[in-house]
Amino acid sequence: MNIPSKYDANQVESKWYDYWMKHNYFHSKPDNREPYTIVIPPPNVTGVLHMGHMLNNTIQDVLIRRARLQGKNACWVPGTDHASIATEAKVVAKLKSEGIDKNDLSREEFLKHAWDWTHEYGGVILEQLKKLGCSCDWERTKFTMDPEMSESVIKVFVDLYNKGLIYRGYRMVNWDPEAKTTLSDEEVIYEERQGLLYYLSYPIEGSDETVTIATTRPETILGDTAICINPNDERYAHLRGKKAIVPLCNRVIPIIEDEYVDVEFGTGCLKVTPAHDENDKNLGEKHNLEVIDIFNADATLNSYGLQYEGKDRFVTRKEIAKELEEKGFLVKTENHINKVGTSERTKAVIEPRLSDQWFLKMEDLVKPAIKAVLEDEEVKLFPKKFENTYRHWMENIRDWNISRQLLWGQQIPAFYYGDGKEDFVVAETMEDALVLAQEKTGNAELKTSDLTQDSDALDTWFSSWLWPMSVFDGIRNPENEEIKYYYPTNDLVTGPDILFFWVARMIIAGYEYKGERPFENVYLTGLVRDKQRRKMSKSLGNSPDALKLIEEFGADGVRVGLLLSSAAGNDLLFDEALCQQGKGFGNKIWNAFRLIKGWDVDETIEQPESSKIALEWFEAKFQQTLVEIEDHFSKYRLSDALMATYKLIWDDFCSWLLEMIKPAYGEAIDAKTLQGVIAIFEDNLRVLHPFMPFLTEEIWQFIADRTPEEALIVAKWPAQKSFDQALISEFETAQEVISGIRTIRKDKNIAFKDAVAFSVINNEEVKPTFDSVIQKLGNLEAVEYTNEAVDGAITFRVKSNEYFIPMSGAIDVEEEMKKLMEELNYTEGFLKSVQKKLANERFVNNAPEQVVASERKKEADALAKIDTLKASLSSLK
RNA sequence: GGGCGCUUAGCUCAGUUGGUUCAGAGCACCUCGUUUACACCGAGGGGGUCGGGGGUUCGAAUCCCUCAGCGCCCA
Repeated sequence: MNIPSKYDANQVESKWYDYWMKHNYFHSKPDNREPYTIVIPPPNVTGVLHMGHMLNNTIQDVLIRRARLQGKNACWVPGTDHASIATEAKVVAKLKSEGIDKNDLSREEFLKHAWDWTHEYGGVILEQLKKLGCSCDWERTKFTMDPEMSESVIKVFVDLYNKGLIYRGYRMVNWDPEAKTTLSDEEVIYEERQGLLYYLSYPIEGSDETVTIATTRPETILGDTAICINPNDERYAHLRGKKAIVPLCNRVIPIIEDEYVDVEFGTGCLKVTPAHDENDKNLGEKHNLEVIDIFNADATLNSYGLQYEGKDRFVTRKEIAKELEEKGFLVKTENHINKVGTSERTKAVIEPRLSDQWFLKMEDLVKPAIKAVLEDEEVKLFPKKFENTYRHWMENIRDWNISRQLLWGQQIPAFYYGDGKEDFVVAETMEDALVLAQEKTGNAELKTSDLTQDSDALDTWFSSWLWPMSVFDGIRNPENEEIKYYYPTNDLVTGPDILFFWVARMIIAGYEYKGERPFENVYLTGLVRDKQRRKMSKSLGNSPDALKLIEEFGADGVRVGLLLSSAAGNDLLFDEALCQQGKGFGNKIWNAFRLIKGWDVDETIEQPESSKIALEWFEAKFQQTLVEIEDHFSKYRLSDALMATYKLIWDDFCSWLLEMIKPAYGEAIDAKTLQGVIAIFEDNLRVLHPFMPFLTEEIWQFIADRTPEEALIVAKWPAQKSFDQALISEFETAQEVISGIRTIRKDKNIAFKDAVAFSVINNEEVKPTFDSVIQKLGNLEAVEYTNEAVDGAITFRVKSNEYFIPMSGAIDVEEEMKKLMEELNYTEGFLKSVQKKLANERFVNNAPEQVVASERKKEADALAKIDTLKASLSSLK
């Protein structure tokens, strides 16, 4: 078999992905094995793969591949969500570029365009995930607008309505004037903006007096219906019971009193605009004020806007300020920083607006979800610190505005039969609605043509909160085999930015509809940032092209690069150098493989002692590391699990084991050692496979001819066995000895090919287990044991053992003595500190026995070492 | 304004209930090396009074208080 000297990631990766697909390893169906299930956080259909997706999905693939190796029935369900606002915005923009206005289209026509767009671009991101190596069960790919998914959503809406949990309310909502829809509170991002505080004076009716208020939004004076003062504020006591006149529109409004007014802010006197501010609305209701809405849906002014009718709110702000100034109503302006709500999707400044919307009552629904996470730990968050954030949100939850004034999404199944606010029924179909409407009205003559369906669509999250159930058809068919087998799912991997949007709501829905948690563990990844700590985003242009990265470093390299520095829950400062490190690691393994494959076997050679003990040592080391890896995985510390694997392979396997068993140049290896090292290599590949699936499969298949059933992707995770701890610590001593030899060789410029004599005074009574290894790696003539210092030798010490390498030339006695004195000083200082501790009665009496014993051991070791050093010194004199 | 969290080597971070192996890892850095798997390499090395101050304790990176700086969520 010919092994290429260079590893070509791109060619290898597409080859094995095709092979895996061809043999359907990713597909899962219920059987007798233990299920292991992950549902993907569905990316937007509008999305393209970015660094966050790469990190997120790499983690999921690591988990799912590991579960598959562990013999579980691994099922990773992929899919996308319809992202109503984002997609609708894209489609509207595309239509506009083609000269089509959305408003000229019927609902059906628009939806056709949206579906066309989805079919064309919606699958892009899933195809990109394949390049990353994601082993999703593609046969199960779901989309939140698939007919059966939509049906589940509608079914849930009707059910919640019938339970009295969904209601229609006239409320102040977050209005996105660009998308012309409401947003939930979670979709509003508050930003600090530099603005102005305008001081305006309002004439008092029937007098020459004026009253000055401060506002950030002068254009809204046209919607003012009161002035409010604090009843405790003596400055304004004389205004009680009077009326003020709104500038420009000359409306006469009452002056009301309420303690809500902050006497410290502005002038301590507030204008009240109930239609355009949440707090003003509350004041208005309390004081029975008129509500005047001055805006159109796109935030231009309506007929209340006088000559500003049809103009945008921000244009009007400037112009009205000028008019107020000209007419003497503007007293002054001050710079003022205020928090402005903006739309997560369109970035438009949110306009508080009163309108009819659909709400979901959250108060009772959240109770099981709070209990599950914070009391019973049925659902565990990793890292745990997010429980605080979760608690805070859940305990202060507000009703969820689930309606959106959009076409793209599930249309709200409410059917109106009259003009009254309550003249509607809620049903899954028009037919059912008709029956209900006939019952409700008592009018048997009512026809479907008399019914009009609510024009709003549902919030996208109202689809995706059902995701872990609906992908298995668990809403429509709660008793079907798949939902019973796969639900609850095991792990969920997502970003903390959607903890409320999605994770919390899935937990809520899970308990409401299955009476069970939707998943056991939630692993919250960090955000991917650039080196300057900026969040990676399209608008900043600081996000590298994901596919180009894969092309350059290979998917394996990128996966390793992403995981190496992404401690659970910590933000990841992305640097391409990390991918380079990942690629370098792959190269290292590839070359280790080439080395082994390049050896000729000679069946007649006996296995050298050094090789035998080396293999035994590595097996112990492997087992020790396996325990460590398992522990990291159990805590979702994937970067630590990877690092442990990395060091096992690079340091222990490549740097130590291979050097120990490597035959001399041009010589063959014995069969037993080769067989042993290949078995070890295979175990390494098994534990590395979840992280670097392509490279490991490639080497695995090169090692031997494998049937499809024997592919690495479906191999067995190594079993844990007991191991010899003593062997590991004995080798650690051997490593120190070898390191000592290397240092001296380097210091004295002794070429490695020249064998040297070597002897030891074995005060520590170290076992000779690794002598053959020390001899080989140090290129020693032999390891000699002696009781007396060797004359004319360079020395070094490990604990109280003293090692000698005789030098033919002159030894620099002074230099040797200086080195010894330094070691002696250090050791004596150390001894002093230990003895001081042991002389402290309170320490000896209070500290645990174990700790005191260890201090005594340190003392004994130090004393022994000091003896050795002193003996060496006197022998030099 | 309310809540949560962070501050450990040049960088990114580990450090579980205070005490064996507690001051660590990876990268970066410095020195040396064309040893025949790999320079995407090897061998060796330097580097931190654990943000400042105070306290509890025989003992503090770890617990408490306080100050400073930073971040996130919510209003």
